[in-house]
Amino acid sequence: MPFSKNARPCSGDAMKKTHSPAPQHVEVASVSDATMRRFVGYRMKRAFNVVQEDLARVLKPFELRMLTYTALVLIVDNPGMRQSQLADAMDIERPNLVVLIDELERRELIVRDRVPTDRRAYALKATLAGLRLYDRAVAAVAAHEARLLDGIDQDSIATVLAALKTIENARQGD
Amino acid sequence: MPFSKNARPCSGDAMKKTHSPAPQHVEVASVSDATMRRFVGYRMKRAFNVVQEDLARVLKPFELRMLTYTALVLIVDNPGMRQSQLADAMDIERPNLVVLIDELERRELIVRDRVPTDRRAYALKATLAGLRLYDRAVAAVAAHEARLLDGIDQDSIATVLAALKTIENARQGD
DNA sequence: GAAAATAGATATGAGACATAACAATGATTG
DNA sequence: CAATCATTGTTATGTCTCATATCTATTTTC
Repeated sequence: MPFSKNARPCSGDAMKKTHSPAPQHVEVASVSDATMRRFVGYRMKRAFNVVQEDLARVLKPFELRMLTYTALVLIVDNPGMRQSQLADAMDIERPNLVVLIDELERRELIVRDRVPTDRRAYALKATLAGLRLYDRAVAAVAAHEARLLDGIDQDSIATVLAALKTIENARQGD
Repeated sequence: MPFSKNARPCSGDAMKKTHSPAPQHVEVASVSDATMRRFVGYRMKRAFNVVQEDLARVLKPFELRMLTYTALVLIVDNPGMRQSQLADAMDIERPNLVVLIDELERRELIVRDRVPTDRRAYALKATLAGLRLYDRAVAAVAAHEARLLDGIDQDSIATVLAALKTIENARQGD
């Protein structure tokens, strides 16, 4: 799993790096990502890739991907929700949600009930099978998370969460 | 920009949540992502989406994407590097790197020099234009990072970096 | 020197996104 | 009430990031 997928930035300050006069023919022994490493975003990307990778592995036995997992959780937690609400919550476009819902419905994990007061909309609800899968998947994901965070004390986690929230709220012009 | 793209997991512990007996026809007023919110990975995803979004915006004026930016930085920092080394460093497959390098070469930001000792390989080097773009882009990204992290004290950042490193190293069976 | 490994490239496909356009329905408003 | 406008879900389509399989040229190894 790539880490530069979205990867991240580099170093300090345009860095007065004296681009050393290339000495003819240099064989690069080990690649330096020192410039990139200086950026928090780059570290975030690398760490997040590990999380993603591990999560995908954890969800695989349930035949869930991150998107279908997220959709299932949100539907279980918000029974009766409409597709457009779910798309909003997941921050994806409605067209893309349709195929996710199709998949969950085909597997009979959720149903599309008609909303009586609005015949355009569907009320999404989990089936019993959906609830059962939810329970198992959420437990597995909790274990995955505990495993990844093992070795990080609770204070640090609190600090990380606060920092993440600050970053999330730093979103501008959105 | 979606956050559930890779999104993330939920709550506590399979949660003894008494799936409340669906009261006929509930209109979901506001969507709860409480279960998801309990997971650090989910928060990471949301925060990282903001970073990605902002970074993409910052790189746009330079006509760089995250991948081309990362490649350029690594080539500038590691002159003479081979494509396979770069692919390794970026954690992407060689075929995918080819098109990135093609793009940077077409824009005359880098060159593919032949390695005299191995006629299969290319030694990647930045051109003067590449170096100049590197300087400007790195400066812009540094500013973007400072903006996003504004309000987070240095101690917290250190804690976050340590935590991210722990997570990155938690990668198993890899 | 023949077989195996490696560097780069090509072709192709999957997954996660976005946009445009449409039908059905609902809401507004003249 | 009728005409317009907005919304819900959908289809079609395209982009970007990733992966795999396969190919050619070249080492490297035996």
